[in-house]
Amino acid sequence: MAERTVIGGVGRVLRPDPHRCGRCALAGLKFLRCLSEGEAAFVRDLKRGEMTFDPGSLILHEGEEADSLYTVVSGWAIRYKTLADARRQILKFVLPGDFLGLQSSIFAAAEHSVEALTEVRTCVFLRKRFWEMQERHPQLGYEMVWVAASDEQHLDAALLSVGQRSALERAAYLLLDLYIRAEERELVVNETVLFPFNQQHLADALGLSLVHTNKVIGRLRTMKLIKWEGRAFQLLDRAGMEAVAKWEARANAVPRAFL
Amino acid sequence: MAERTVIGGVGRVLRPDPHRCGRCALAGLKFLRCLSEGEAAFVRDLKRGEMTFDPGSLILHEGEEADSLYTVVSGWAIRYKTLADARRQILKFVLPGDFLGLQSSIFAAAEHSVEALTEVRTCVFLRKRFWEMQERHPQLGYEMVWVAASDEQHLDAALLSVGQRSALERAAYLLLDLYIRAEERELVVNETVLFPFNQQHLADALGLSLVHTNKVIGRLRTMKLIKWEGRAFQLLDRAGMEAVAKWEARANAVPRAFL
DNA sequence: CGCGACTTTGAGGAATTTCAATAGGCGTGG
DNA sequence: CCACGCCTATTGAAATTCCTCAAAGTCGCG
Repeated sequence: MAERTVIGGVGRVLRPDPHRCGRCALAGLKFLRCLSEGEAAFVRDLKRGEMTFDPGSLILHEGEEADSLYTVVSGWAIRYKTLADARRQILKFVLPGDFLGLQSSIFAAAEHSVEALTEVRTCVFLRKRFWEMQERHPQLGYEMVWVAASDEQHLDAALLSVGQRSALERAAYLLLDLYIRAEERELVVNETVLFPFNQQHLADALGLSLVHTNKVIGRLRTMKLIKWEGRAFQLLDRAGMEAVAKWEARANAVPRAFL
Repeated sequence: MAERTVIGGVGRVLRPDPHRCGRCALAGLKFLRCLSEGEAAFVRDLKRGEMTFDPGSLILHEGEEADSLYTVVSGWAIRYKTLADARRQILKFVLPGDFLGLQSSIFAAAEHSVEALTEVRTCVFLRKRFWEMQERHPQLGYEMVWVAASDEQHLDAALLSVGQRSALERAAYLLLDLYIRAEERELVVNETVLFPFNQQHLADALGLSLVHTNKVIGRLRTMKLIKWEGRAFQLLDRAGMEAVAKWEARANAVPRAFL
């Protein structure tokens, strides 16, 4: 019963045996609401199964048709786009609770790729049957708009960051964002998150070179704002980070149903 | 009957008197499908009215609650976010057929602003009644997911651009994108579009300084890729622009219903 | 004509990239 | 157990891109 979810090879338990919403590891996260009985039944029916991806494997592939949608249950991934000459822009670090493939449910082919950074466990839904949901459970259909709008907000913020913030501000902003999102997902233990990515990933998300990214992180360390050794990341001075990052409070959103 | 829509102060007629889908100036655009009779009736009911914004006025205001949603019928606008110290990132140039306020229909307050560049005519819908649509016309609800996903793709591309492309590539990419979107909306006449924005706007969208933006545009001119005098913009060498911009074909999407 | 808004140009400086080299950690094979 | 190779992090230095400052030029308009 007490289901164990192992993240990134490090044996940490994520919510064994949730109480109300079924056996899902996501149950209980504050920004997710539980499904009603009718919804849950429908979703169970809609659900095609579960799929686990190894680190490094592709969940979605740029330019390829996808007939599936995924809810990430555990693990980290990156969503990115590339240019022909291999420059890569990481659009988002994907965490548990994030939804993948909405775009490809509208456009035949995904325009971006998603790669697992750790082992990633997902729930899989069939794209074809997806719009049926709109009809039978409008509330769930509405949640899809929620997901899309919420993704868009995150992208807006990222674009603001890459377009307007200096390298230092930008790095601080991204690390803070990741920390907070990890916190919401209860991935912070002893004030520490295990980041399953390296500085090259960070560089690709920030639109900076690897070398400069490294130097900027060094500065955040020197400023005693963060600690980051191996994979273990700590936020030493949140207020300081917010100041450097030009952080702005984010709008509180209504919790969304999890699928 | 033959309704005349004036854009940006320049007396150009945009589809007077469309045939099937009512009197809307958007009717007939290739990427929009017409509404069914039932849908149209519902939308007429949902519709609160029309609203025209003067150049420079705000359609949505960052941090403010909005109880309305808008479909842009004619005119240009910019959607942007700002930092406390007034740095501004333009997230998107808004054109006819674009939908505004979806995010604020989910989150109480908009996290971005939208400012009219020209006179902007819109159809206005009440946010509160919006989710009713999900129930009564699931197909239309689905279109909202379409809109959101499509916006997101555009943002993905913009982030890739700002994060990875050089100043020259980035400028070429944005101008090409604007040209193509204008073309889809039948705003290109005699191979010419009237751009209602200045180089500062462009700079704020590219994440570049005004001066550097100017120099980069100068280079595109010297390369005989574009012509841009006053407000009139021409694409002289599309293939050349695509090459410089590292352009990649975009996925064809199913047309969406217009609201 | 003169003002205001926008564009263009030059020059110096700061931020960031590229190149190059070193260092540390970790796993594998000998 | 050690040596080696590979991957990642770190550092220094030169090269380039982009930014800021400053000034001049253009254009429309009252």
